[in-house]
Amino acid sequence: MPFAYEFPRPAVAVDCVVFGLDPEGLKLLLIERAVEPFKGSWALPGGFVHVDETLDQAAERELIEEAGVSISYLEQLYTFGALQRDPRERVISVAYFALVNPASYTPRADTDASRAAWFKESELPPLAFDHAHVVSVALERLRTKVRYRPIGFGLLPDTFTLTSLQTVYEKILGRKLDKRNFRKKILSYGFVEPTNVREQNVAHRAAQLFRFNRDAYEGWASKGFDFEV
Amino acid sequence: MPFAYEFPRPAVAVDCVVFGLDPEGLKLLLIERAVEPFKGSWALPGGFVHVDETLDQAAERELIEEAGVSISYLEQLYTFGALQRDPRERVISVAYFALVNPASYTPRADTDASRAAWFKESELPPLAFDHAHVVSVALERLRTKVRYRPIGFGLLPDTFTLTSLQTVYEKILGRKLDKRNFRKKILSYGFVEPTNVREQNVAHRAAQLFRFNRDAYEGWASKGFDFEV
DNA sequence: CCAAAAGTGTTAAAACTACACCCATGA
DNA sequence: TCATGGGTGTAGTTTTAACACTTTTGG
Repeated sequence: MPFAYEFPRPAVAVDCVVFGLDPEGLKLLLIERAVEPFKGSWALPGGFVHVDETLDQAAERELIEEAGVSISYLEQLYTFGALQRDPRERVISVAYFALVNPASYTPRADTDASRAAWFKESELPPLAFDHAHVVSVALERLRTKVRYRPIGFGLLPDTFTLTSLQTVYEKILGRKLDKRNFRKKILSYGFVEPTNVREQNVAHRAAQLFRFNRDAYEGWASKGFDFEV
Repeated sequence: MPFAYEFPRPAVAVDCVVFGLDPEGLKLLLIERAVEPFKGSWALPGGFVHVDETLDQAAERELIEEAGVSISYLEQLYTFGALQRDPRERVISVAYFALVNPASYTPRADTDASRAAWFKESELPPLAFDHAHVVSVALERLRTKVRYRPIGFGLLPDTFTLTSLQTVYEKILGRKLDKRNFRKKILSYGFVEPTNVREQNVAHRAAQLFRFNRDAYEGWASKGFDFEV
């Protein structure tokens, strides 16, 4: 035990709530724990923060190591500090909120260390630690934030149809939106731009593909305009 | 050094950004540091988290110990984890965001340990550590959140006039609001209720005093309505 | 009676909501 | 030629924004 301090210290971990979207709906990425405590339970990907890495770096590292997914959006969610949230000892967990797009959707194949899988948001298994609580905070953040920040694009490929964008919002918000009103509003902002490419190989009229222009959004938002779905 | 661990651990601190309002405008509560590092500099009230207290408890304890103020609103802000934010060693800081109302405005008199004082938000002295950055995150949160959550009341006494409430919003948002529109909107929500008491000893027509009914707000908000100034 | 802030309605513009049909494509 | 989703406009309603005068009170 070579690392000694004058006062006892909590351990610091990061845990990541990773959202993805597939034809079935909104999904969460979970890891099956290979070690105690909660061995065999499903849990959020995460682990202890190294003393020489930032919190963001720790979150990214754990996502790569444990889940093998790459992330299109990452933000800090909340820091959970209840005394008994880990049965071993005091662990403070900085939770992150992440979105992956379909191209990065496939988690790394099972390894000795961990098994990763996607679960429907409405059909989660029992979770280790206080992770069910962390997930509920993340879902609330997703549903709140998606309405006034353009993060929905993080769940889509680089180019997408307006209908697929609308579906993102419908799955997250849990209600139907009006197609004409949705398109009018999104296009009125000016940062969702048509490419001149259309869908391929669809059994119906091929839709225009669009792209989210982040620079255009930043400029527009910095003038004090508000995005709202 | 009796507390030893297998791997090195960061220290964990809390720091509190405390907002108050007086006739001069929006103020922040700062502490003059009595010890190194940054001895003599102004800093946010805060300190290390004890291993047997939650993060919220640590924030409240530090506010009482260091500043002697009592708080009307407290929420976690963000966790700062840059590697060099403390020159001594790796310290992760969980920042809190707090509001005090005028009755709790007077910080404890100077002590050997610390000196507390209010500073205008626009005229802050140089701050220790990364506290200037923490303050800027807190100000952004205040300005964003005040528009869609009824936290402005945390800066007022239990009963207040509508004009003083409007002033809260004007000071925070930095722009004038229309008196008639403001009053119509606030009263339409139904959770800002008239008391049957009026101001006393004012050199003009005495205004009706109102009260924020938290239960009424909760019920209303749980039906999916949105507060917005 | 003066100064100072309280209190109160209307109108025009903008934003939002609801709603239905024709079009292009591949099977 | 059929099934499937793509794409488009308008009208009624609601919400917001702009705006000025009378009232009450204490000094």
